[in-house]
Amino acid sequence: MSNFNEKQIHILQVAEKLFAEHGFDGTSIRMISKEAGINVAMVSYYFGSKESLLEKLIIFRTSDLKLKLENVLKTEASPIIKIENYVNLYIEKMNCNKNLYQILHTEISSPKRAIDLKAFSEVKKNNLETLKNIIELGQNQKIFKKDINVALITPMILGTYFHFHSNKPYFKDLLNLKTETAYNNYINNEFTTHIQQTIKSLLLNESN
Amino acid sequence: MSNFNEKQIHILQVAEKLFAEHGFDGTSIRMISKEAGINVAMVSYYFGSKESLLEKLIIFRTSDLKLKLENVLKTEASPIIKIENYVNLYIEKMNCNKNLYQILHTEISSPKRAIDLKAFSEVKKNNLETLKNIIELGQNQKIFKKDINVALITPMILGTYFHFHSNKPYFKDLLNLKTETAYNNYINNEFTTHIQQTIKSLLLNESN
DNA sequence: TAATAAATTAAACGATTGTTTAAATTTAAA
DNA sequence: TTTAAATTTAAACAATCGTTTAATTTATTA
Repeated sequence: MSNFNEKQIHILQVAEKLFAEHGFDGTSIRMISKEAGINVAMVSYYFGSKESLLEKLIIFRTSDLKLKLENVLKTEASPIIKIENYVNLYIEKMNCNKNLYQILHTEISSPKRAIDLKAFSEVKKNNLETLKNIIELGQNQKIFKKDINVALITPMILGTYFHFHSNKPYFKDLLNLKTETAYNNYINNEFTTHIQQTIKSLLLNESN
Repeated sequence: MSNFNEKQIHILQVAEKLFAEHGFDGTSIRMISKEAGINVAMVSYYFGSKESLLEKLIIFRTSDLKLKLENVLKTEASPIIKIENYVNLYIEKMNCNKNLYQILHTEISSPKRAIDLKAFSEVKKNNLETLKNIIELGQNQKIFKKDINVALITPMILGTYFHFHSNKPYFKDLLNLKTETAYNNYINNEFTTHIQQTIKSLLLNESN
């Protein structure tokens, strides 16, 4: 894909951190260049514009994002386990790439931006197909219900995660999560479990 | 609460529309004043600052937002119906106040803003208590399961809705919703049903 | 009607923004 | 080593931002 040299990658990393910290509009090119120890003009020189920098950052980070969800589909586990792994993978991936997803979410939510997010859309459509396959598998085995709105399952995972994470202070207070570790543990355990449980409840036939 | 005169209310309405359309940063005071047919200085004169204008807009719109969720609790309906109504009310309320919720969501998601959203937090905590009461009622009647993470139910509703709405173009494409009416119908029917179904599946004892 | 307060205006302020320029420096190729 | 290209720099650019000022108009009060 796009080949970035070391200096460019460094700029991208600094920009990613600052965007996540202060938002896209809240981060000036001068902030980026100062933090990266380069001249202001270098950003325009390398990336053309600030918007283009963001686009390239998204490409840079999502190029290796071809999720291993398809591997989940290929395993021999039961549909239930597959769903659990699917949810797990999704939440883990988001939680590991918090910075980028924070930016993505902010920019998607922001009505003014006109970034080309086609690449991101494609990734999502691909993942949706994988999920559909898993669920059809379970339906054929009469383990899952028939009338499921599959298209709304992924937005539920993503939306709940983003909303939770966007309101971090509120939920840290509400759930009495005093440290950062406690917060992350909550995500990895109670939160993930709850999403898995919710989706399984939705899918599973009552007879099972 | 705060008493706004006609002119101030007009400014708030114009600002609300523009904020939702172009985001907070994407809307300049000059845009607001032009659209409202007033002088630039009037915004500072009436509201002090742009940030303060946003705060007052939130207060202005959420002051009548004391949701009628508590009324749902008081009805004689079964816990299942109460949950359905609860979900219904929430989604309806968001969908009716799209503009404000769009702003709220964008601003909450944006890491740079430091707005005092205490009033909003209080509303949410209140609503959570109501939901807890409904669920406890169902649990006492052995209709609902016992091990439910109630705190994660509301963020699921809000998060899914916001995510769906933030990615409107993507979902309109994915679900083949060609008109605005089709989109709104989807929200009011399939979407709402799916959320209700999901939460009911999560709550209901398998024996029922 | 005269005096006072409120509302409105045009203009300017200072700060910051993203971007460009043109010169200086470094690197690579011939 | 000479030449050409790539990189880096400081400075300036023009535009926009939120906010303030000081003068003017309108409304209210005495």
